[in-house]
Amino acid sequence: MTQTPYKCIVMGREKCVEGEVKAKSRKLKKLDGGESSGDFGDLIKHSTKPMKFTEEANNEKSQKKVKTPKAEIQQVSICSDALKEETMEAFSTKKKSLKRKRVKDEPRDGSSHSVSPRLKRKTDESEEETRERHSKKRIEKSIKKEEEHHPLPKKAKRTKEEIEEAKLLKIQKKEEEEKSRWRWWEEEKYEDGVKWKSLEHNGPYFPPEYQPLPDDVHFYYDGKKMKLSAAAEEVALFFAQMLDHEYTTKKVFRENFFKDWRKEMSPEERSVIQDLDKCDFSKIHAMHKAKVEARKNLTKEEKQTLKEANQKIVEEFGYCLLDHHKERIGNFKIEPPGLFRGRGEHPKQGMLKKRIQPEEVIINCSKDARVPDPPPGHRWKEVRHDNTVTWLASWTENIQSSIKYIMLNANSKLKGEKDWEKYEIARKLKSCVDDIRNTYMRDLKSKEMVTRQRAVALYFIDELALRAGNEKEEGETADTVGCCSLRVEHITLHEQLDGNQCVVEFDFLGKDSIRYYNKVPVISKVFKSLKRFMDNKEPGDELFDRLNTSLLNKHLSSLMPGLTAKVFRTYNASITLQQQLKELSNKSDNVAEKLLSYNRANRAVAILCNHQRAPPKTFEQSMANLQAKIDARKEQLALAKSELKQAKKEAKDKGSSDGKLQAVVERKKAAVKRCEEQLLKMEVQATDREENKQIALGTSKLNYLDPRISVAWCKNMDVPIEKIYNKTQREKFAWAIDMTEADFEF
DNA sequence: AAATGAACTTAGTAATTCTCAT
DNA sequence: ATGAGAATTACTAAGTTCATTT
Repeated sequence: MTQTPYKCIVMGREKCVEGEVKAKSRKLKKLDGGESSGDFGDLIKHSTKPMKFTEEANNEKSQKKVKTPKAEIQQVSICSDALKEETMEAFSTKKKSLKRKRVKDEPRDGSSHSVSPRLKRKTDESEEETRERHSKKRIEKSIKKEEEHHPLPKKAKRTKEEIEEAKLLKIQKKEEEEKSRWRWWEEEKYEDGVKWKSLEHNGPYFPPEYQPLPDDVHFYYDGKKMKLSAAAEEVALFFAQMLDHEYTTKKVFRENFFKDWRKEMSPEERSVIQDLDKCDFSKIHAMHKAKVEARKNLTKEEKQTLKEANQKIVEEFGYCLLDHHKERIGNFKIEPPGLFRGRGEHPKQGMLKKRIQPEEVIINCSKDARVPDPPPGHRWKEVRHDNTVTWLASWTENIQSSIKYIMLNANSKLKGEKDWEKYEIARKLKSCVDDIRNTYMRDLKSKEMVTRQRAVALYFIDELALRAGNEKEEGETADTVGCCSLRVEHITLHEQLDGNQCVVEFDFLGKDSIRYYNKVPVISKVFKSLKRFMDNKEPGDELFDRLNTSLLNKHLSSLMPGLTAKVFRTYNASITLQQQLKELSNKSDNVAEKLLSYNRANRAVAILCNHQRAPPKTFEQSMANLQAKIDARKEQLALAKSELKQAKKEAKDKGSSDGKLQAVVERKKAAVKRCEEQLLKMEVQATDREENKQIALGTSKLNYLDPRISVAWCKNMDVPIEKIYNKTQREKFAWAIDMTEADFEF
């Protein structure tokens, strides 16, 4: 079955308007439930984990590299030439000499507890050395090349030296980073379930204590000034700060807030404050706004000071040592208290999210590591040493009583390896997707209702990239659905629509209450089945009443180890990108056009996955601005053209041998060409932006597209990787950038 | 076999920082 | 130098999945 997965998703799609799709009589109870518990659990475990990247007959180069014994790699010292090349033409198509270059930065050195309490940057010692080692000459050369890449239209306000110096520093830093990067993808994997052997960190960072309001700022109740207790005042401030936000106008939000606020009040306050409408937060609100404004108007120096203070916190709490490598922590701050901001029609919006105390926090680190100090006067809830999980600290949040975790940054080994594994599973699906499609096509005809429902659900998941759709507890969260939890009210069947047969119209709120609206022609088998499923059901009844995600996933994992519903999203996203890139991009295009093609391919995926965004507030304006610039450039072009014509004419009249006039012609020609190029670039940009109005590319780029596809494309197309991935993204995908050759195929 | 718990990925928005034209 | 607008980063909510408990 050939598939262009994004094909059907072309019709109207809009950001959901609040309350647009309303739940009616929801009946979460199954009519019947037959979940057979085939025991695939073990099977999966064994077949996916240990062999995951090596078992395949697949002989990607990238995979071979995984097996490279690390000892070999680590011994070789830095060759500064190789290093230079790396910095300069990071992503030329030629082979990298890089592999050897690995710096064995920090031997698991015997001084086993060199793991310093403050997690001192382990490369500190070598920094000096490095700086010296890299001769000045070499660096200057680098700069020159750098500039060729990004020609600076510098109107040297500062002295040349200063600029040079800044550049120099930047380059040094870059090299430093490159050098200290942990090339974990070249190492052996750990055995099943083990996530690390050693883990040390300084614990989470706690938000500052509440600072009571200044004496001249007051809260008023029923027109009367009222001094609140600290606890009540803090919560009042949360609300006051949000007064400009739509949230504070919503009934549910206000009610939840008021209820929780009253819990924080003293008995006296509670007896007085009975009605939120009589509360006047305007002075507190004004103070807050003034504060924000004041912060904006700080002098450069003051801002710098703040920044440095912040930096210090990051230094202390933002990193950990994982297997003796310094890794960045993704979210090292305990979430501060505030009012819960659920998305969509969340029944708990406005509730008070409480301040977390150290006594509620569990610390996870290795046995031999220094246990982080709790804030003075406090103790941890628990310290455990569980190396089968990746989190450093956790606590239970009071709104949904779910657990929150402190985990590593996306550029860490732990996250990167998992990401890589995810794409490997998706590629495995590629090799058996035809069989699986045949299977569910066959299952559509099954006698068993469960099987047919499963087949239709799978058809949707595969064709439309719907999410699995777990059941949710009613009243606990916003009413959103995915595939398995679709209700009758979410689809409309059309025998005939816009010249198509058998069209299914979807209209529901998905994750984050983003509306999914789509009209899809389906095969008649699916159409007929859907009709059957809807027989005798109320709009609020479940469409797939015999099915749930666990049943579906159990089935999937029997078809292929490691296969779950979400793998289809990853697979279809990545394969679409690859196809679209092949289709849309031309080697002969210039870089701007190539990038447009890339973005279009990316966009096809974002549309497939329904990744939307609110159109930027300034969208219309900025579009108009760009158009104005284009018009201006057009005029300039016309002028340049006529000048060229004029010059040509003169040259002809005076005899073409006149060297001077000939030179003028050449100059004008060049001007016209330059103008045309700039115009084209802007027009391309305008197209790109317009097409992107309500579509968010970031999510798919970060979570669904195998980075190796993009890296290979860049190499094939001679596009520098920096055009596709920014710094953070390059760090996240370092493994892919490093290991991927031009011939990679997903 | 259903509910609950735990761990981890995916998601959009808000805040902050950067960049470029003026 | 400045300020608008773009780009990036921070934040944390909302999913999926698998394991455990009831």
